[in-house]
Amino acid sequence: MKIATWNVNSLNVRAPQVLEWLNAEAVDVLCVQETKIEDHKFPYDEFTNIGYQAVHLGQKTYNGVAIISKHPIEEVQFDIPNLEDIQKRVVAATICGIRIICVYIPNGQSVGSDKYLYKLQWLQALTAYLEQQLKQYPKLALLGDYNIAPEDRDVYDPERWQGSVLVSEPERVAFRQLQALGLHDSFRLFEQPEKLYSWWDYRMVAFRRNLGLRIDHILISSALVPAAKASWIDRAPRKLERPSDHTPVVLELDIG
DNA sequence: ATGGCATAGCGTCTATGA
Repeated sequence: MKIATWNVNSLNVRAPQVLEWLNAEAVDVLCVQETKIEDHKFPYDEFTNIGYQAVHLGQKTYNGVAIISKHPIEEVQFDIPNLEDIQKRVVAATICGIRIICVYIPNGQSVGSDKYLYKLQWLQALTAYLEQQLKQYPKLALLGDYNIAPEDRDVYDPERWQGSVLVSEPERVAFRQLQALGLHDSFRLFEQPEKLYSWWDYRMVAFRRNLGLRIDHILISSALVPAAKASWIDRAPRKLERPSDHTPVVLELDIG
C-alpha cells in the first residue's frame, strides 16, 4: 500500500498532473493541500473515473485539503475539534484500518508575526488533537505540508536559513512534540541520500540548483513502523510544465 | 543578492506563499 502527500498549489491548475501521477504511481491514498477551491468545485468525477474516491474541505483562494483514495473512506472528520479556525487545513479519515490525517500546517510568514503566532498556537492544538486520535486509532499516519524543516540537513543552506520561519527553534520544538507523542518521521526510517527536499522556490531557478527544503512529511505511529517498507520523494512532477512548487512524498506500507 | 515566481480574485493591482 502506497500513501503519499502533495501540496498541489491549486487543484484547478494541477488536477491533470495529479490524475496522471496517481495512475502512473498506483498510489492508494493521496493527501493533497492547497487545493484553493470550494467543495462544490472539487472535481470528484475526474477521480471516480480513474477508480478513486475523495473527501475535500476547501475554500476560495487559500488552503483546502483532500484525501483521495482507492479504498473506502470511513469516519471522515473535518478541521481540528475545539480549535476555532476558519481556514480549511485538516481532513481525517479511516482507510484500510489506518487513521489518515491530512494537514496543511500554517506557513507562519515571518518569525514574530501574527501569522507565526497563529502557526505555533495551531501546532499546539494539532498536538492535543493527535494525542486524542492516537488513543482511539493506534495505527495512524499524519501526512501533509508541515511548513517545518525539522533539522538542518533538511535545508539546502542552514546558515542562511538559521532562525527564520520554517526552521526556527519554536517550530522545530513543535515538530519534536509531535514525535514525542510516538510519531516517527517515516522518511528517516530509511537510509537516504543527502540533500533531498520536497519544496523549491519558484524563483532563482531554485529547483535546478536544488535550493530546497524538506517540509512535507509523513509521520506514522509506532504501531505502523513495522509495516513501513520504503519512503521516497518523487521529484518527477516538479520537472513538469507549470509544476507545483512542492513535489510528492511517498511511503510504502505492508499491511498484509 | 531577501529578489527574481506563481496563484487567485469583481483584478491593470494586492495578498499570500515558503
